[in-house]
Amino acid sequence: MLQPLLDKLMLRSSLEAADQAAVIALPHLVRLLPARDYIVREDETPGYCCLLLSGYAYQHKIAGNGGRQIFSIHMRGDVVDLQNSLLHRADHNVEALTAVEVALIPVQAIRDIADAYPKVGQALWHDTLVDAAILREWAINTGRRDARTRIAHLLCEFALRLSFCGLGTLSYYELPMTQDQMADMLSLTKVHINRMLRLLTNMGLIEKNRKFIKILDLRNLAIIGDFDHNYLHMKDFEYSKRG
Amino acid sequence: MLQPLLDKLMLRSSLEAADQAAVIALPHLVRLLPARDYIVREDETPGYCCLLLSGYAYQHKIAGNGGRQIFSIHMRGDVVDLQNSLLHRADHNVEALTAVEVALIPVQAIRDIADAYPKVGQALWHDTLVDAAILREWAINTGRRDARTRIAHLLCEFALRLSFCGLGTLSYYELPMTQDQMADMLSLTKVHINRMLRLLTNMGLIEKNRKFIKILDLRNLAIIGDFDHNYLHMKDFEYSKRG
DNA sequence: CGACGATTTGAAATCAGTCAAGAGCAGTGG
DNA sequence: CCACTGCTCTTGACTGATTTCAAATCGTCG
Repeated sequence: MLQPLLDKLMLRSSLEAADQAAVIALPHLVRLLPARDYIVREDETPGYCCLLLSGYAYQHKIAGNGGRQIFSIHMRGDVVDLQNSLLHRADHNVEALTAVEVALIPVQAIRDIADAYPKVGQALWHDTLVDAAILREWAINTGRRDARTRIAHLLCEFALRLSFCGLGTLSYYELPMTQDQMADMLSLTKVHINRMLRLLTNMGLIEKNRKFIKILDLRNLAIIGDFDHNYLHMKDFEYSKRG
Repeated sequence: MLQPLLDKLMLRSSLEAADQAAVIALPHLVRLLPARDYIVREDETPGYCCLLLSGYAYQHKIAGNGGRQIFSIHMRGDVVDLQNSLLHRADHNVEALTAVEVALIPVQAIRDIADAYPKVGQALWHDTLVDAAILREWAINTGRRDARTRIAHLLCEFALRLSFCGLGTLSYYELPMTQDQMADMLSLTKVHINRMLRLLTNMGLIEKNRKFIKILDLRNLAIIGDFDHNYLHMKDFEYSKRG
């Protein structure tokens, strides 16, 4: 059941047989949740970390003025809220973007495996560092890039991340969020998202329907989007190998 | 020499005597750097992590259009670039904000201590989780709050963080950055920072000169700034106890 | 078919950016 | 001790990218 987690960790860290066995043996409960269900709410003290087995989830927070900011999108193999293992109180919400299948792993089990198998602890730590690197890139994206650039950048990021974990290709993948949700990732309004997607379409860079996106010209989309995949820290990834 | 690091870790994690001794015994080189010196550059493969013994440093990245985004400010006891220990290539710059005294700790030594003393590894991991929590708050700050709110929020954050580690009080502290640097933290322009600081001053909330700031009314500044200190995860911190 | 949510489009408003110039301040060297 | 230099701060007038508001259309699902 926990194979997706092990696959994810092995993409970036090398673990020995005993480490791998310990990961697979982690105690957990499997749950199915519909889209829009909250997995963790701000100010809760969650007793588990949430591993995504299928579907998509995202982290977000609501500002005092009602504005919502989405911080991250997670996919198969991601532990959406690894921070619960060491921090007691949730400082943001985690919500199911699509219907999801999750494995709930008790936080104490995470701490125990990190004690007993330091390499596993480091692999998990490594994962949180990559999440932080992506978050930094999102910060510069919303902070210092204009709307068109931001969207192009996000579409490039998804192309690489999804193809990296086998959920699509560099030129075609599922984009399971609404324009309203994209707006809250990029700190824009849904109206402006709509206009900019149209613009990219008219430029011949993408084609999009309600659920899927076709990248017609990734190279130029990356240029438009000021995109350099270094921050994703994808070991051995090569652009050209995947279609 | 490494006492500031141990102090920092002990603020949030509990370590036994052996763990503490191992931290203090970490190999390191001490260096003095003037303000504006780069500590790490994007795309380098740094061989060390940088512990701040005194002074301030910040992480930043330059977008393709020339815009700069600052992601974080670090102070005494912070390991500015703990991610170097596990990720090979730097995805951002680290620069001295003021003159700094740093201890350079080889990345291999960080990995070794995390192997041999899992609790120390977890304490370091914990630290990166708090850094990520702060970064999320900065993301919502720049993404979904207006200029006045953003600045007020930042000033509240500094008041708490600096007083927490003994570098000032809740009502008076050193603010060692220029308005230009503040602009790059908050994704605004220096002109607008200037106007909004004046506004907060005129509202009777703060008083500021070139290097220091006096918070006249933290409670209202926090309201104006949509500020809730939960995300700082400061164990046992109480507002009222510190002046 | 009806209903609801998501997308699309247009027009007007606004917050923050841009450009430009002057004032203040600190360090340097004569 | 003062003049010079460079950087930061300050202010005003104008501009513009994005938001806001509003309404129509599209799609999907019961």
